[in-house]
Amino acid sequence: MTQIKEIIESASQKCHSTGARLTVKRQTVLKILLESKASLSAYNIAELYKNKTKTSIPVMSVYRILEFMEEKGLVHKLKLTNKYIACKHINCSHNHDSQQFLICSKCQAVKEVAIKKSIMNDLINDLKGYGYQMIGDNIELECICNECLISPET
Amino acid sequence: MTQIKEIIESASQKCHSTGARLTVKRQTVLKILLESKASLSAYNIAELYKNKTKTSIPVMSVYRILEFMEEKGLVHKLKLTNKYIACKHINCSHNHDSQQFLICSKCQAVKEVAIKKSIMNDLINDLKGYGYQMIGDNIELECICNECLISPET
DNA sequence: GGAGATATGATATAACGTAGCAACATTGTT
DNA sequence: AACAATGTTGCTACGTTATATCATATCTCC
Repeated sequence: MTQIKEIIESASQKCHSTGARLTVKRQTVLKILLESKASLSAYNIAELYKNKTKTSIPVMSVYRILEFMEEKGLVHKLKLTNKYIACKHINCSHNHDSQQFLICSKCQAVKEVAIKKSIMNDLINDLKGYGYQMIGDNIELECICNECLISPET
Repeated sequence: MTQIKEIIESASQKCHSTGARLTVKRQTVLKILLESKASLSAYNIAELYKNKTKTSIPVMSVYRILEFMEEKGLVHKLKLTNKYIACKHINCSHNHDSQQFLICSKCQAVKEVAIKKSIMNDLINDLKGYGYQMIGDNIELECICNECLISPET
């Protein structure tokens, strides 16, 4: 998949358009996230970075890079697991405000989806009765993916 | 509200019925959670415990006590915020498997609710198309409560 | 090539959480 | 009352996740 290159390029342009830079280190971190099936912690990323580039990166730098990329909409932080994923829509042009995340508790794979608008509306309406309003439409759901459901591996 | 006493009594009985004990320390931790409007971290609890009893408790003991009480269905752990709340149904007799949690991002207050069965079913069905299945019916939602919505305080 | 802004490194520290073993308390039995 | 068995708590060490701050390096633009 040379598709990753295209995504990086797209991400780079997105940054430039707001006066920011997608430096080599940032690109490398993004690449690591794009290549990973599972969501990764900052510490995971620092280790993979070392394996990949044979140079080490302080975890603090990884945090800063992740923070930067989250601001630019390139990555998502999953609060349920304290892990990060690359946004699946970096090279799409349309808006993706309303995203939900299906997180496999077993393999940490994450599916970024858009739950049916009608269901979301029903949900939001239901919550109104309780005196609470959702912030954004972002929901993280603890799931198991079909692969893990089938395979008996550890 | 002497209602807390009744809840503690109810919790104590629940433990006894399974051969476990709700010791004084466990009762104190439960009481702290019952008296708090906001959800609390284990470290929060350890500090409140010290204030309340003038004796300190190791955080590790708090973790163990919370783990014990979670097993007994007396408290819930919120994965979104790494905080704990007392279950709102300790002195109810009926089953409360399907609970959702509305968490105020500002004041950490938590509302434990049961989202309409029909909405949950719609949601579960929608997810099937993505190759992911929800684990349990427990959802944690990032919200803002009406109080915080109105008040301009920090 | 130098000023100013941006990015990264280094260090310290805090918050969150688990594991393992030792010490103490409670219960039930004799 | 003594004892063993079990359950509970304390203590120590360690690992993970995360933030803050100050110093250094790099880039951009004039």
